[in-house]
Amino acid sequence: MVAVSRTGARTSALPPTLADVAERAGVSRQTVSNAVNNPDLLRADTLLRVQQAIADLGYLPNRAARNLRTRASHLIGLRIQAVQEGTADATMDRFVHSLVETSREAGYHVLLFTGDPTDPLSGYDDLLRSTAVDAFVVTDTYLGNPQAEWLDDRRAPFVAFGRPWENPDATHAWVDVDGAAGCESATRHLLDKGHERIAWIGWRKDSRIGEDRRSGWHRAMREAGLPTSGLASRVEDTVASGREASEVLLDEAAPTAFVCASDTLAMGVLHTLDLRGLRVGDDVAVVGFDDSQVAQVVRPGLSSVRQPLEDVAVEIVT
Amino acid sequence: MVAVSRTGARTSALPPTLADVAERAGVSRQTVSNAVNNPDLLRADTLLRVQQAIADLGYLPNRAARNLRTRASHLIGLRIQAVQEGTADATMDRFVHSLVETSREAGYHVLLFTGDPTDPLSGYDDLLRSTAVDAFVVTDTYLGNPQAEWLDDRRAPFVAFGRPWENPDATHAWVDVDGAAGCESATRHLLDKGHERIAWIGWRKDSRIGEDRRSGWHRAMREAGLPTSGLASRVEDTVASGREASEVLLDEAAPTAFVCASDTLAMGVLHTLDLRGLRVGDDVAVVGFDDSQVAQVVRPGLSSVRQPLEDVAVEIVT
DNA sequence: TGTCGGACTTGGAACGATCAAGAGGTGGCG
DNA sequence: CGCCACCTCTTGATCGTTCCAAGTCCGACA
Repeated sequence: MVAVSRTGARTSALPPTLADVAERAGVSRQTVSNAVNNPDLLRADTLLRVQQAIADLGYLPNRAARNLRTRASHLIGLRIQAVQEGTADATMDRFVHSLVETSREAGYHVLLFTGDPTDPLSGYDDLLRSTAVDAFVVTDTYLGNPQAEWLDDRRAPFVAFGRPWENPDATHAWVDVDGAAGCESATRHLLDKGHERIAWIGWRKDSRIGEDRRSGWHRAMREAGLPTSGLASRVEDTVASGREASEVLLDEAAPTAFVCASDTLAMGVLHTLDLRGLRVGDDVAVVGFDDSQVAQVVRPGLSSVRQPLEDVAVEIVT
Repeated sequence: MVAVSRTGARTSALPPTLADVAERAGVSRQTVSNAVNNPDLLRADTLLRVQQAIADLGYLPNRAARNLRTRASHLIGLRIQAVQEGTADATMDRFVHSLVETSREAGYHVLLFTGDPTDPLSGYDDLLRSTAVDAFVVTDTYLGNPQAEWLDDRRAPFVAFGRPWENPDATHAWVDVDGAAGCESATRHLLDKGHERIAWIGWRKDSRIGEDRRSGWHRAMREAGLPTSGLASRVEDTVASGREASEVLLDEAAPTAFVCASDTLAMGVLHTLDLRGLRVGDDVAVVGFDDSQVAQVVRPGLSSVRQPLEDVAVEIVT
């Protein structure tokens, strides 16, 4: 099932160093270094001459040397999970991408690593002790977040993606999508469009995140003076659950719109509507959560803004 | 839509160095270095003493210093794409994960970077010149692969994930999933189970990959002495296309099984079967490609073995 | 007893960058 | 004219590791 073609390795010429540039420009090493890091310190004509030499030689500072001296790797560690069955996590995908993008703009790169799935701490230690990364972005916080305390103890800078629900006293930096605000704004949007019977399909009550998102829907409805009883359903996060829940809700409460705690559930709703010959958006509006496929097809969608996370990551490191 | 909590940075104690270990063990720096890299050179008792000191202090070699000296970063660069609309690429997800995993076992880490989507070369250059990575894994070869030639010119080690269809003379190392063999084996599997009218839903004729996969189905059918005319359909890679194609095929050729060039198409087939009240697997078998959701639900699925890619990546670097 | 070889250890010099402090020139001001 | 401040640039040291060549120790052998 796999096709392969191999070739031998080849040697390459050494890249130019600071000293090479210095010689070509007729200045000292330090001057070149300043030209790169503190251009203000140089006289205009000298700066120009050095920059020309840099361009001529195609010089770029050697990462390892700079890291050694400055004690900073300009790398951000990100531990990724074992891929779960069939769960192509679009949210994580997008998050990783925008993290990489923003990090790059701030002069950082993202280093991936894995660890024993049963040990939420494994992997972090080695990278930290070998000063391979400057900071971490912790995303695997689905079950508590022992990493936070552990990293805090070691004075390792990090940002968590995900609120410390189980420990409100946590002092570490974190960023999270404000589910309540998101669902509230989505519900408002539907209200503005004239919908009055807006149903909620969310996760079971023991899900903090689910209840948080639900509260947004609930608040918007209450503030609009609309009833919510009979319009909410709490189920497992599967497409089938979403389909079943929406069938029941349609039969018993006849809503004209659905707000769902996830795109998975929304997918189930779409399925139901499809089976009943109802047109999505026209007959019944559907809103998912996470801005993946569904949310993009069906307006209004929720945008899970995550940009700030990277900004914070950068700030922390600074 | 975003909740944030920030904290200030804190200073941390410096990690132990080689010299610290040497002092504690009562030996010189070089001896410690040997204990780590060439244990054979040391007398047994000395080695033990050094190892004890290493353990006591929790010493781990400083990455930057080692990189500087050995001219190797032990990092593998991987350029990731802008996330396409709603396309949670499960294949890429899994690939990245197993790449990270295997790299780790070989003492490497994966560095993510992005680049201008319109310029397939951007991003590579900087990392190369700053000696930030030892090698690349090139995956964005959907439209030709100018990276290969470019990297070759610069003597940069790399492995491509994806065959050089457009340039059979390419000499670089590459790995690819053998689509023909995969589809052939899947088709055989269905034949063994008694199916005789096995349909093909694939991509349009100008897709080299699509035609490659199709040839596998075709070969298996021909070798089984079964007809293929009227059983093949070539469409766009969308769920809707898969649904429509399967409807037409069911009406006109009444197949008992489908082999699809992608899971997206297979998804469409499932949709059709669902609408017609046919049970997947029992009434009609469906096989997707890429081992994502569908393939896992519906047996037999295709497993896209990609393990070898990482092995090759490691070999190249060595 | 002297010396030779092998096993093991040692100090010094890289790697390529930045930091700290000093040197040379220019100008202002008393 | 002399002093000092200022701007600009250079020199030497340093980050933590590995490479290199030389050093020490010990028993063996003549």
